[in-house]
Parts: sequence; C-alpha cells; structure tokens
Amino acid sequence: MKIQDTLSNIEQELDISKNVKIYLCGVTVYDESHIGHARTIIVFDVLRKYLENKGIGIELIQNFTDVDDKIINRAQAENSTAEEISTKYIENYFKDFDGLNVKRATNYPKATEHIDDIIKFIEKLIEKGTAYTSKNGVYFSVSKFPGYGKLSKKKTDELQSGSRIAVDEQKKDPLDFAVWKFSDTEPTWDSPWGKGRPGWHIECSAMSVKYLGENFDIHGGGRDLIFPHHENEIAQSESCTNSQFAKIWMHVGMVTIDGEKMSKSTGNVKSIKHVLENWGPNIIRLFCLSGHYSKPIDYSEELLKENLTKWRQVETCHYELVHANNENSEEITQMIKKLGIDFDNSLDNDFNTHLALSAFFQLVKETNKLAADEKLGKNNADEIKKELKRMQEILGLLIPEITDSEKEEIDELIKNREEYRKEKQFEKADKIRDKLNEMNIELIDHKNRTIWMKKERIKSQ
RNA sequence: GGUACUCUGGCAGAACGGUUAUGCGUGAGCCUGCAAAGCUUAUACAAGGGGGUUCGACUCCCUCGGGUACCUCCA
Repeated sequence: MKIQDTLSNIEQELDISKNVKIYLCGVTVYDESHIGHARTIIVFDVLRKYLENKGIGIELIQNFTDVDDKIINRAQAENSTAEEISTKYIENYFKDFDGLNVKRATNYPKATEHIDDIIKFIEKLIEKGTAYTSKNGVYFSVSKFPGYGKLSKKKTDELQSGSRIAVDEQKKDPLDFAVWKFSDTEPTWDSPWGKGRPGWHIECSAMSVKYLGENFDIHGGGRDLIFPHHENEIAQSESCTNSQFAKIWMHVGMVTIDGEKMSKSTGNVKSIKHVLENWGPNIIRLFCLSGHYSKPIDYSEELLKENLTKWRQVETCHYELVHANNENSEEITQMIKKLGIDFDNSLDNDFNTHLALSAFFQLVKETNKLAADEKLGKNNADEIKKELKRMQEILGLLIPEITDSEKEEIDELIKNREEYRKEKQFEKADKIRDKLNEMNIELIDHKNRTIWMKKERIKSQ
C-alpha cells in the first residue's frame, strides 16, 4: 500500500510486515465536534479497518488535548473547571463518533494524564541544549534544529519576516515556541522549572513516543496541522531521539462550506450531532469518503442528498440479497473477484476511497441488475453477500437491524396485501402498504413476488 | 507578501503520455393494478486563458489568471 507522504512529497510504501502504528492528532475538547473533525477521523477509521481486514495488526493512538487556553477560557466563561469542560466534551466526542460507527482507537491518551512523560521529554530537550528556560516558560530553540520547516516547506528566514506573532522578548528567537508555560491559573502542575502547564505541541511528541516508539508508520491529522503543530512535533521529537520520527505524514483535506474552511472562528460549522440527526451515519461516511482524502470537500445539502440516493441503492441491494431465492444462478465469481480487487487496488493506491466506492457501487448495481432480471440465485446471493459485507465493514456502512418479531409482522401484512391484490381490492392493499411505510418498510413488487426492505430513517428526506 | 495545493460536462469526481471513467441529475422506455424501488437506454462544445515538449497531453514544461489552505488557535 502506498500513501502520499507530506514530508517527502512522494508516495511511500507502507510497511505491513508487522503491526502498523498510527498516531492521529485528535481534537481539543472545548466544544462540540464538527463535520471537519468527522472527515479526518472517518478517513483514518476506514484506513485501519482496511488494514485490519487484510489481517494486519493496528495500533491506533489518538490524543485528546485536554489542557489548552481555549478550554481554560471556556471554563472561566461558564464558571466551571477545565476538567469539567474537557470531560464533558470527551463524552460528547464518543457519543458523536460512536454514532458515526467509528471504531474506538487502541488508546486515547490525554495530555493531563501524561504530565510526567512531558516533563521528562522536556528535560531531555534541555539536556541536549535545544530547549531553554526563560521568564515565561520553557522554549524550544528552533535554530538548534536544522531541519525546521521541512514538513511545511517553509524557510525559517521567511517565517520570521512574514511573522505576525507578537514578539515575546523573553524568547531568544521569535520562532521559538513554548513547551512549558508558567502559569498560576489552574490547571497547573509543578515542574523542575516552575508551576505551569505544557505547550500544545509537546504532548503529541511525548505521547506518540510513549505509545508507539521513536519511529512509527503513520502520523496523521488535518492539513491545517502541518504548520506549526506537526512541524514543531518533528523538531521536538527528532531533537530528542536523534532519529526519524513518523515514516509517513498523512494529511486530510479540509471540509469547506461554500468554498470556505469550516471552523469555529468563521462560525460556519456543522456539528456532528446536528448532521447525524438529519442524515445518519452512513450518508455522512459516504460523503466524507466521496473525494480523495487529501483534497478539500465542500459540504452541501445537495451532496448529502446525492449520497442518500446511493445509500438507498445499497439498502435495496442488501434486501435483494436477503430475499434472493431464484433457482437460476449466473456465473458471477469472476465479476465479484474483479470488483474486490478493484476495491483493494484503489485503496492501495494512496487510499483512493472515491474509486473504492465506485467498485462498491458497481457490485451493488450488478446485484440489483441480477435481481431485476430474476437471475439472482441463492448461490449468487451468498457469494455477493460475502464480498459486499467485507466492503461494508471496511467502509463502516451499517444496515439497520431488524428483529424477528418485526419480520413476522411484516410477512403477515404482506400476505394480507397479496390476498387483497389478488381480489383486486387495491384500496385495502394500499392501506397495508402505507402502514408498512410508516414502519419504514418499503415494498418492492417483482414480477411474481414481493420483497420488503427496511429503510434507514432519514430526517432530511 | 511568502509557501503549498487546486482549476475536468448542470453538479460531484477519477484516470499520474495512448478511446476524456463513474456517480448524481435530466429525458425516454421496461416492470407495476397504481406507485415506489430497480433495470434498460439516451444525454452532455467537459480539462481557467495562452504558449511549448511529443507521433500523441487531462496527465510534462513555461506563462498569465481564478480559487483554497497555511504563515496566529484550528481536524
């Protein structure tokens, strides 16, 4: 599998001979998560599910930044504590992402629970002479790390001249960034240098090394983290360990609205909760995977609606397979195999989920075609089900479950309807159909049989 | 201002030098008691503008222009 690496700017082969170790920058827990967060995390969710499907072990570490100015500000505004705020939004996070059918990461380390590791990390940096203490805190000395700027392709002299940061005269160099900030505002921790809290970038360096070792396979996050966050992580980590940090840097493009980045400051955010209520997890996932992960995607109701149409096709396909009982069977082994290979090849080639989805929908379409032609035999159905299920699991698409008692009720109603139809009592027959519709059961009248499907309830329809 | 990315049919979106996929939408048809769903089929001057390299360019190079992101916290 090849993945485009932001650092080298070429496609790098992912080493799958052993467990694949992934560090994904998570969210700062001071507010609700939005669709932009969802996209990044869904992309990595599909990546890990794909690799797991191949039998490859995955270690996925995703942090929570739970100490940060924004959290503290929010706590003050709400007359609460930072811990209460972060706890609340971590709970909120899991609610959102469980709802999106995202598999839990191996571990979700929090910055506040790794203060010791962070302090040890800083101590090493100071020992090596790449960090220094000043009146306001401990700073990383950018000039001590010759590779600074290699990820974001920025030159340090240009950064300085274009810098709009208010210069802190305590810093030796305006580019230096804090790894420890002195502060008396809670939360604070004692450190060898003074009471305070860690800077933002240091937590990821410390925790990734702790959980994944000095060199791991993939470091991911949104494109907006390239600078300064990831650039600074590289500087800290490589200064500390003297070895290459992540092997592949994988960055996910932004979700935009009307071409503008979705962000809190712009105020154009769509919260996961809101979109989930209106569209459900499957459509959101299809939407997030509809373009190449590295490119931006524009959020719009139209695109969600398009994905709703596609999702209905998947549901139809699913139930055609469930109800398949035709005697005829076509020779379809080759077709299934080919689409399965197309699917995998697409993902192997820089994780092209759009093309993988094409293969998936082709299989859906082929199935529906067979069903329409009354050629979907039971053997065919079993064969297709297996591959379709594999793809669905990787993509994280879920067909709503149905209980046995529901089934019995539906079958009974359909039987009644059939009798009315035979007697040409269509009004009564239609009443039953309406009743089923209310239960979100849709009927499909084939030539000599009627099948049903349970449709996912989509509010925005 | 700097850096990176980007510009394909009504919309979305691929193919990283060799027939401009595919999906949505739209039109027509099949199926149906009627629907719905599904299927069939049709549809589109499609590559920002201008140069160049090449037998051949969406794909490479140059140039002009538009857009976005980052340069401050950001998935």
